[in-house]
Amino acid sequence: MTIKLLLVDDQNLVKMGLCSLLQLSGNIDVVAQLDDGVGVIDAIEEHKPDVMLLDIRMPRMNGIEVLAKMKELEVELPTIILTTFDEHELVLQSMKLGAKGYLRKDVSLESLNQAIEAVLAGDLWIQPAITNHVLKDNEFIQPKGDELREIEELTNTEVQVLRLAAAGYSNNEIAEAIHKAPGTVRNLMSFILEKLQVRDRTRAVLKAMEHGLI
Amino acid sequence: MTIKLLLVDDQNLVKMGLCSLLQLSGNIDVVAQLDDGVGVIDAIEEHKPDVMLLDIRMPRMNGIEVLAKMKELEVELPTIILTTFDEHELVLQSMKLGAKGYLRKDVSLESLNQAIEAVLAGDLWIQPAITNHVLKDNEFIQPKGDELREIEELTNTEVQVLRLAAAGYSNNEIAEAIHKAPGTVRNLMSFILEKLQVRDRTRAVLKAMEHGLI
DNA sequence: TTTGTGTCGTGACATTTGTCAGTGCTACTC
DNA sequence: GAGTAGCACTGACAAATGTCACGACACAAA
Repeated sequence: MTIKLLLVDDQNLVKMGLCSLLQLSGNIDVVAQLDDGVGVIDAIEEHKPDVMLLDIRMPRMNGIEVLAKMKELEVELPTIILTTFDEHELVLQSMKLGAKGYLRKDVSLESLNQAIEAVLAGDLWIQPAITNHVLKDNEFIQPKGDELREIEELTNTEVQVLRLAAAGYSNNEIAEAIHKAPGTVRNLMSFILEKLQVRDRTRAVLKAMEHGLI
Repeated sequence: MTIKLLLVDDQNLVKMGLCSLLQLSGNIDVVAQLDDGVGVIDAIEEHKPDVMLLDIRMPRMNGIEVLAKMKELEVELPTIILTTFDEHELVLQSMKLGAKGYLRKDVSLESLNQAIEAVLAGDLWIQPAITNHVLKDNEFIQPKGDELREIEELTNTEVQVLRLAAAGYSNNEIAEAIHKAPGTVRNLMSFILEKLQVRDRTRAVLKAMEHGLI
């Protein structure tokens, strides 16, 4: 009755550390480790893990995108989100996309084990420090309201613009890079700010980083 | 002949992971673990470690500040910098402040062991991927020129402004927050951009994050 | 066909941001 | 005292940014 676990994180130290820590638990077998989200679906098919630890911020394909794709393909797997930040909206969003647990990387080994046990039992598990905040807007427990706070309805173009902005590009440079008119880019940026509920590009970039979009 | 190692990182997973990995090496004893830079000097006095692994980005007191304080107090200890980013200027700066090694957190266990051995032998050790870039400006090998690229000569006020900017404050809000005239804040921001060699606040914030200032 | 819906584009506009030259103040040194 | 350096401030200016109303076009559904 060993637990088969899939580990997805781009930081080798975190991955290897987690790996040997989990093996200390005795009944956990890390069946596969990935550096980004690209191969996750395949890995699930191949190894049939019982649970997944998933980093949000990764190159190429990030955690949010993985969750979205899993939902789209109706791939079911208890998933615990790992991240550096504690972002309440991220919690809501992850939950909506089907994640069952949420941990910051400064978590203790005990919490980690508890979280794994909980999600395997079908429960939700959120780091206590975060729960307090989230419980106030306990909508996320029953995400019925078809739209509570959709953060990530960004278009492909908008994501592209946001990424370039995060790389330090000005609007004009972005326009040149993606072959659009400068005014269009300004409009796109305007939509991005609205959707992200921030008021300037600096905050937008910070938010995007926290959400693993970059 | 065990190696006494001091470990400083705010991410528990990284810390615990590193810890058990290092113990697998057999001859390494992690004598103390810290969550931020505040107690480092004391811990060095108390435990007399042979080497330190130091995270750059930490709350309260970050890695750069630790290195600066060590230099100020003439506390000598072979130190390997751990960070998420690969920032060439950070390498230069760390070296100037006395760090002997530089690793990204996606490093392999082998590299980690190599790095520890190297710095204990008195050598510099920089992750190969980074070395290529840095070797071109090999000034850092002999940091004689009293000023090559001082990144961090920021005033206290300037750091304060930068942090507020990174929190998403506008210039006017910053001015209100630190009881200065709006024009002054604009000037301060202008100096910050010049010193950081970037051209707008968005890049400045990103750079500050990479450098652990935030 | 008509009606949306989404994407791209323009021009006008207000605001914010960053630059620059110059002033006053304090503290420190020669 | 004269000179120098650092910091705070101002006003003027140019550039970048963000908002808004509106038009053109493609594509799909009614």
